Amino acid sequence: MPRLMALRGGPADVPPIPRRHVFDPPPAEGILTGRTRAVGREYRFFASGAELFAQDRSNEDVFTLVEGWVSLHHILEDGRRQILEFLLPGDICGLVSPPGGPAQHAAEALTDVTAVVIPQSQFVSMLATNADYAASVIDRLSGSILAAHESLVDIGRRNALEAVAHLLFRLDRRVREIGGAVPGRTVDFPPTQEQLGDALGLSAAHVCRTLRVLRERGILSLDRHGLCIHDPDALCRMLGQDERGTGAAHAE
Amino acid sequence: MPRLMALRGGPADVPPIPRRHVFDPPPAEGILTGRTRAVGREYRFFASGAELFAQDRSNEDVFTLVEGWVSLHHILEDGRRQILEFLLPGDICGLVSPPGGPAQHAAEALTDVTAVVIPQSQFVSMLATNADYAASVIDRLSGSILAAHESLVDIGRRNALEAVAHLLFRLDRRVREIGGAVPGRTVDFPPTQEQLGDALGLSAAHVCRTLRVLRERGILSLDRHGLCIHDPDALCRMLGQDERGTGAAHAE
DNA sequence: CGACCATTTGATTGCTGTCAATCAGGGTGG
DNA sequence: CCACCCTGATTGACAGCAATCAAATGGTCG
Repeated sequence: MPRLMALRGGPADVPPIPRRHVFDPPPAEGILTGRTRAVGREYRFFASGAELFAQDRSNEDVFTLVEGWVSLHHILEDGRRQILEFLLPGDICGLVSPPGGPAQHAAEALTDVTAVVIPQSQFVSMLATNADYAASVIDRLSGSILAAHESLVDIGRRNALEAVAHLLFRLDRRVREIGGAVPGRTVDFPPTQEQLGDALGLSAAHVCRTLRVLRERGILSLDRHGLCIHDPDALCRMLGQDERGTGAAHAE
Repeated sequence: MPRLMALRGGPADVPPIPRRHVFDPPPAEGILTGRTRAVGREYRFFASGAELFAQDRSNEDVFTLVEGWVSLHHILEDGRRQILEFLLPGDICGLVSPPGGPAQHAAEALTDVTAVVIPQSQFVSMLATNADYAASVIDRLSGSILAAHESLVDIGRRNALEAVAHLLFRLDRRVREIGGAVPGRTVDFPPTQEQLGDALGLSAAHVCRTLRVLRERGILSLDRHGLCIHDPDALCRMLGQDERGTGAAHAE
């Protein structure tokens, strides 16, 4: 039986092992174009900027990301936006909403996205008949809770410099977990500064100023080519807590 | 089979039906003192201020609250504290942590607390053998995610007045769901202003200033005797989103 | 080339934190 | 019963971080 509550990061001395078999491992790349079907599963394609599902509208599907980045966000009536979570391949969304009721948040593709789509009703049946699925889903939800809690600390009790540093640290770690990239190597990083700000309760202007500081200190570089963390130790030191070991733990 | 993903609040036109049978309904009040055992379950008592489990230390137990308030919080090295969630009877904690690894947050009793305690290992076995438990746990976790997301919006994109109003609104609703209290009636409200501030990323001083505004507007009263929302509509209007119907939906 | 988006930067405003002092209520011990 | 103390609430003065507004830059795409 799968380990319960596996962490996205895991303890410092244990190499993180992402749990991603909610619905089979992602298929080999390149064979998916547009919308296809395989083994009774529907793969759906979303262009960058498209919505997987909308806020305040009913959503009947559960999505498992295969490729690309997605943002979960909530928008207030006056336009203020809060990004609740960045989703990467293996993550699921569409589950935490009242079935039949309006979704509390929207899911938007930040890049071109491929996802496995399953009706919520079918999802529920699978939970009832397959304990392994249930444990896997509980893993995923626990991961979402931990991510949300980290964001709460970032937004509520860290200043802009610490918050941006921590968010980039977390996202870099997750991307490398999934892609198996080498620490210190540049990773693909689609979010704009405005999206980073929306995730941290900051303005895009201040995210820009904050990134400048991080660059000037030689800690990282971030541009359209990607994110590269040059000095993970210095970055961790400004987080106000222990995060060591997760940055360089899984070298080749 | 239980409904999946039942919301704590539920849609506006559906009376909220709290899902609380993760581990049986709470027993009748008054029969629990100190530590007892019943039907193979351990009920444990915590005095106000005691920790159910500590941050950065291993925790092997899952707690289901029977009576009292608990805060989940994360503390940074320099003492800054972020309350991640207020837990009420029926809520579970101790689940979202790496088994064997250090807990990412602490759980502290805000009042005298009674909880059902179950080892994580036993919890996992129950998930594997009982689909109903799994669905119930998924419900609970979904509720925690929604609560965290609401807090993210409060802290990230609302000002102090809106954030305090929304937090009090949510907590009042939850308390009344559990206790079946009448809308407009004063409910017991243990959190201090400092704890409210720690939940919203605000200082206690500013929470105090904010509460004064809410009181001066005749929207609510809050003191050691409890919380009473006099004007739910006015309160909702300052939230920047649709929350109507949940305030007066379940009259006697 | 022109439009557009994202980034960058500066000047100013303002919300909220910090610090400090005071007040109020409850509990304890004499 | 009262003095004392401790916690939490309250209020004011001041400082600071980040928002807002605005303008300029640069890269991409049609």
